[in-house]
Amino acid sequence: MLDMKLLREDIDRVKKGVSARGVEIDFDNFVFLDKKRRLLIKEVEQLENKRNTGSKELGKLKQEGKEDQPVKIQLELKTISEEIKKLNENRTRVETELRDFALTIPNIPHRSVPYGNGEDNNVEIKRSGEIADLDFEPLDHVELGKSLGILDLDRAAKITGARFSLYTGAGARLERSLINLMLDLHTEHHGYTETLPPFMANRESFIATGNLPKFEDDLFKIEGLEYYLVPTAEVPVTNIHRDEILAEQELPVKYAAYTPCFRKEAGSYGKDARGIIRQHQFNKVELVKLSHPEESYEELESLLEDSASVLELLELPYRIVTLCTADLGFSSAKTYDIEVWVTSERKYREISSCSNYEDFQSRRANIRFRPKGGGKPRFVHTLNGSGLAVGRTVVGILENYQQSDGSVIIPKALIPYMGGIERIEKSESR
RNA sequence: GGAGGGGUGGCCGAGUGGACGAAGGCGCCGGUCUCGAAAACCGGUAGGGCUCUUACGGGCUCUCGUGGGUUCAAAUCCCACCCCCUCCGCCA
Repeated sequence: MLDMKLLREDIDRVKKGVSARGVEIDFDNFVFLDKKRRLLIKEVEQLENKRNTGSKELGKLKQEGKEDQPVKIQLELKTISEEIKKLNENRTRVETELRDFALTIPNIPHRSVPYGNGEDNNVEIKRSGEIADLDFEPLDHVELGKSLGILDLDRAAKITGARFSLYTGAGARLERSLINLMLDLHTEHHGYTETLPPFMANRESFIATGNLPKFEDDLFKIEGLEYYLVPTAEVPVTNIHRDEILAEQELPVKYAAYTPCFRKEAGSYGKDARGIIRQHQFNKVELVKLSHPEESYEELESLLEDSASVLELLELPYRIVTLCTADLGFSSAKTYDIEVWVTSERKYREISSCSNYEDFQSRRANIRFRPKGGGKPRFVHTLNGSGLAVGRTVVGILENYQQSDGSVIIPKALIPYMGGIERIEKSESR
């Protein structure tokens, strides 16, 4: 959520930021309601003041035992109280409406974000790793997974449905090894605290991160409860410190968390229908930071490095792009995507998204810190990035490390996690 | 699922109708003392909203889990909901 003060005092900046995203929002009603709100507050508080002082005097009179005057005053005060109640109902209505509106306004892009009206305007800032020069026709991860007997999408569809996956044998081991490697890397070398949060979260938590109220259609909701399956660990982990005031010395707070992620992928029918690129359930290791506002953009750069280091370690070719204004997520002020090379498609595909939300989420979540010398609490900046999406990492490994005989070599760094397995070879399919 | 207890400031904890935004302690900040620090002592220290002010800061108002109700007046009484704890039952 944006700062109400900003909306009031510099609405042009908000309008500019929103339109850079290619979003149309009508602010006229907001301006009107905001004025109305302040008028109502003034009115209510004047009456409250009258009631409070009167009430105090009345209390004194009663204690002094003067019973005759009080009755009249009492009646007067009662009338005031009733009026206050009526006005307050109005005020609540207006304030709710204002908040509901404010919750649907996206974040303002950071000034360093390139302007653009679509994916094509994203700016590549780095390319890394060697793309293998194959002297054979590469298979895609589905064919590889099937022939190696490690990925069974047909049976997953039987068990649950489309867009679910079933790993077996070395495939399941691969997925688990990657999770372990990522968590170890980030906790032991990058200073993140490992967390294992709930895989469902309540409505408030989702509002705090900006997933609700706007994106309900993307979430799996638990029937009969106001709980939703998490679409990313960002939701539960960012909410760890909701409604808390941290000490400045604690910043930055850094968490790494593994969770499965559940997404309806509404509106993406037919998109990436093949393979495990786009699933209703996938595993992800997520990095979350709560940062000092003045340091959040440095923190974003180091987050990006932490994230990319997984691909470095696995020796997978990747590139980094800065998302343009139109491609930015709702809550984000700036986002870098890391994309891994997918051999069969001959293109890079998103495997991590690293964002600075500034105080957009922390204002919703009410996460603050107290400045060192004392003084008013300030909102932290929140950041997060995948470190990495595990299923897509498997795609990257299978496709980039495939050999002409159909086997797949395991990246060196991963071998210890694979119990010494150096290569996945064809086996009898069941 | 059954029975009981409880949710108060950054934290712990007292407070059963008016002078309570709230004792006391811890923590934090400032000061005295010290070469310096610790200890001791003295003082300060909740958050939100509206508003005034160039600023320093001030005024009003709301907030004691959340939402309603009673009352001139609610942390305190009543109702509903949420959450936590203890015991019993069931269970990975």
